[in-house]
Amino acid sequence: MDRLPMVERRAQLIQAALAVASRDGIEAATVRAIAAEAGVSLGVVHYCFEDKNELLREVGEAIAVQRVDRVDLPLIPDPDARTVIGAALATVWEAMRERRGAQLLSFELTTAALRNPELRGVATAQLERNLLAARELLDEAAAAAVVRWTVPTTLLARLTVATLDGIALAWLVDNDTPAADQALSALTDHLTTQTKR
Amino acid sequence: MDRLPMVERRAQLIQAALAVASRDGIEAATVRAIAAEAGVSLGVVHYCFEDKNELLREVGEAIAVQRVDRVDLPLIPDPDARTVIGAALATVWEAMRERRGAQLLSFELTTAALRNPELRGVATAQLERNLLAARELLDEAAAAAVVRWTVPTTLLARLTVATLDGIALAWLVDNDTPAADQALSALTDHLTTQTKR
DNA sequence: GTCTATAGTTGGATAGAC
DNA sequence: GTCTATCCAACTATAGAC
Repeated sequence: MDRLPMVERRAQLIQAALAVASRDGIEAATVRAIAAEAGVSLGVVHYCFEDKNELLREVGEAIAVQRVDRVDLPLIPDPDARTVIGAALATVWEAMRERRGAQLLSFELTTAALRNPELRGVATAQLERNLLAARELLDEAAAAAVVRWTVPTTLLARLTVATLDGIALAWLVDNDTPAADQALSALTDHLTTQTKR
Repeated sequence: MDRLPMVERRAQLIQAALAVASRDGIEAATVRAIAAEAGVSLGVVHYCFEDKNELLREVGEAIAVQRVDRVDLPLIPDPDARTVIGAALATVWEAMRERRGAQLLSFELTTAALRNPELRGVATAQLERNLLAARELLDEAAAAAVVRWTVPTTLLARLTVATLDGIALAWLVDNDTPAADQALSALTDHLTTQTKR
């Protein structure tokens, strides 16, 4: 682990920061804790990053990349619209539910970014990325089900992202998975009504 | 301002905490900053509250109370379901949009509570309160429009709360009010389809 | 009841030895 | 490039004078 080129050292530290922040919260992700997690000394972090904000910006990047990597739409034999849309949403939701800590961290990063001008870009980049991913997913779903959307997908994408976020937040609070699934099902129903042949 | 009975002193400090946290974020709401905001010395805060967590718990209460007070459903002459539901949601949304800082603080409190066992109750209480308020609002709306819901209101309430939260979060990030209004309109549409005479 | 003073941590950041 | 040592600011919390 010694004498790494800075690029690799940075990557290592970003992963360490992501790990500790997901596990213990953004407040616990101090430079000290991150250095300890990575097994390097305190000074190394300051050597590799301008300051803590730069490191947090990279964490924002990392968490987004980690999520984007793949929304493989499951192949379905007899594709009616509701089934396809439901499967698409279920895939995304499962990915969100799978990593509780990372999901919570995502919310923490957003609120932190909304208060700290130096992190502002993290929040906007995250939202834009999510909106784009949702739009692509909706397009793919419509293509797979051989239907078209009756309203602009940018609008539907925002509704989808917002509802998924809200469902996730409530789920983080009360852990009521059945209720979350039902709410998701309601979103599926609504989206289905926004299609035509 | 001198020699207040403790009950009033506590109320004053809670309001000060709410003010500084709404304005500058939960991280900036240190005991020092709160004392300064209230114009009292540092020791007074520790004299009135067990510790910072107790004060934050009270802030959670205060922000909830501040929101619950009044969801006056506007009276509408010729009540069809969509109009009534839309008006109800618009009222709530307007209240959320009105106080940006408090809305953001609400998210910050939730994430903080999800990481800190001593604050856990703040998140659950907030969610329960919101779900209950949504349920009551939905019931009132149905009564006003002389319709009935075709699915349990507890489910619709969760969907409503989740979607509103998600819309608010996205709006805090990109400030796109028209997009938020459109998403809200989509929620109205969906809820309307869940009614019958 | 209130204030000053201070204890005791913990944070980000840097200097200088190696 | 890395580590130790250290600075300095800010935090929560308490003790003790008034």
